Amino acid sequence: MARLPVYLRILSERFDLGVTNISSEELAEFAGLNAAKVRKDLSYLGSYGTRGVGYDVEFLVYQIRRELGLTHDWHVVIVGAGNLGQALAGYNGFGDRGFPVGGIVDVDETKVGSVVGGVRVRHLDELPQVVAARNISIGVIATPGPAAQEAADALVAAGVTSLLNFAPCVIGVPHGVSVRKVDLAVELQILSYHEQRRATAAGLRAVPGEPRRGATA
Amino acid sequence: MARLPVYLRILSERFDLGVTNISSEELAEFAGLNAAKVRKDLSYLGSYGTRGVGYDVEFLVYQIRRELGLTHDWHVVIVGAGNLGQALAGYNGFGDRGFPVGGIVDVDETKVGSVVGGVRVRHLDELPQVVAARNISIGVIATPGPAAQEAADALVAAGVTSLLNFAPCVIGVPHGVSVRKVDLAVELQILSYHEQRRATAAGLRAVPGEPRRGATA
DNA sequence: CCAGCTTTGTGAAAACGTGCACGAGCGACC
DNA sequence: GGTCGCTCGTGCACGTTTTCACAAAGCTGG
Repeated sequence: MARLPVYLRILSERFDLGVTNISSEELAEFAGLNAAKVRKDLSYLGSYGTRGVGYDVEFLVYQIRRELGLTHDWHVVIVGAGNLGQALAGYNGFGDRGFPVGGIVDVDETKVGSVVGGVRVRHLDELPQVVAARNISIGVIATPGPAAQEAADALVAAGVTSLLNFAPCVIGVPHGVSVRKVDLAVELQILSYHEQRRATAAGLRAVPGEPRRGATA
Repeated sequence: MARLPVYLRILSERFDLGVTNISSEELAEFAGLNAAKVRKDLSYLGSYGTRGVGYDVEFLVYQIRRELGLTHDWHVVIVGAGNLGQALAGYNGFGDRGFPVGGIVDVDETKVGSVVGGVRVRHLDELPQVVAARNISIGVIATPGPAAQEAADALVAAGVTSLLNFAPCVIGVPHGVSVRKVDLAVELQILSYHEQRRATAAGLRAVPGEPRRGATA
């Protein structure tokens, strides 16, 4: 379930605050969900709650981490040392949550050799060595759209089996490789849609922004 | 529908390549979806296809842009000029797709005044002026988790009605305000889950990475 | 003008996710 | 030891989304 990471974050937070026990209702409150849904999700892990009491926070954290495969760190490799790649490499949120950057590669010779986020940029051709060195199985694609498929192919060829794709395009991968896609422009466009609906529903009350045309997409 | 932006990107790409007509099957192929789903989504906009032929790419682009409210640019304001905020401000992908950065604010006095991505960082207290200056209705939260709720409150108070939240926590907003959440760590944890399943399914073939514990979450 | 091929648009069915409601089990208190 | 109150686990029903299947409609070529 895609909600387990959310529970994990909340539970870890509670644990650090000294909370030892939590009810499904409380957890639902923090996660912004329905209590029944929380219980159903957690029952998937097994029956680890105590009726009349709730769930033991520490034990639940352990179980979720186990289910998610977070009992050890997963090094990741970033392909693309542009604006986004550099930001991701410098973003401590990754390493702090168990996903240290194990390498970053680019095809641009002017970027190769520079150091971002404490990691030296290496050439895409060295990807197999980078991946092998730390037994990396998760790759992050932070290239421009047109280069994304090439990056994916290189990652798969190097043995990476999970991809996080920030490029604004769909990439094809062999069966058995997992891909998740994060497209920031799509998120903004969905918000724009809501704004649009609000504006028309309210009957054209204001003209937001300048009415000039955007770029191609 | 949340898939319209995806169609829009594909169609724009095709249009730039000189393609004037596209079938639902072709579009489904590019989007990685079912052809019937594509047709149903598009029929929601109205009956703009031609039976036996397909859809006119240019007209469809126009209709989707209209539906999504992308007939003009939407300026966005970024709250938080840390690693992520700076990266987003410098990321051209926003402006190119119709969402130029209209302002960036932070509470850190040492950051106020600096220029990132061509925009000067201003203090959070000036948010109402920043928002009013460009009629901004979309805000991006790029703060650490604990500051996210405060950032959201400030944005809502300033009149922003759509939020894109990168902080790893759930934020509460008044009714009528849209929120979308992007949590990079969650995405990685879901990939980790798939890796975990792969590893156990294959019967413990290898021990990836070092078995040391990660941080709190 | 007609026959045949292609592709849309859409009803109907299946699959999925969500929420309610209630029995089952556990702790607390007397 | 018994009763009471609380909370989990889960069967069932509901609404939504996805998929299938097919009739309607348009282009093409003769």
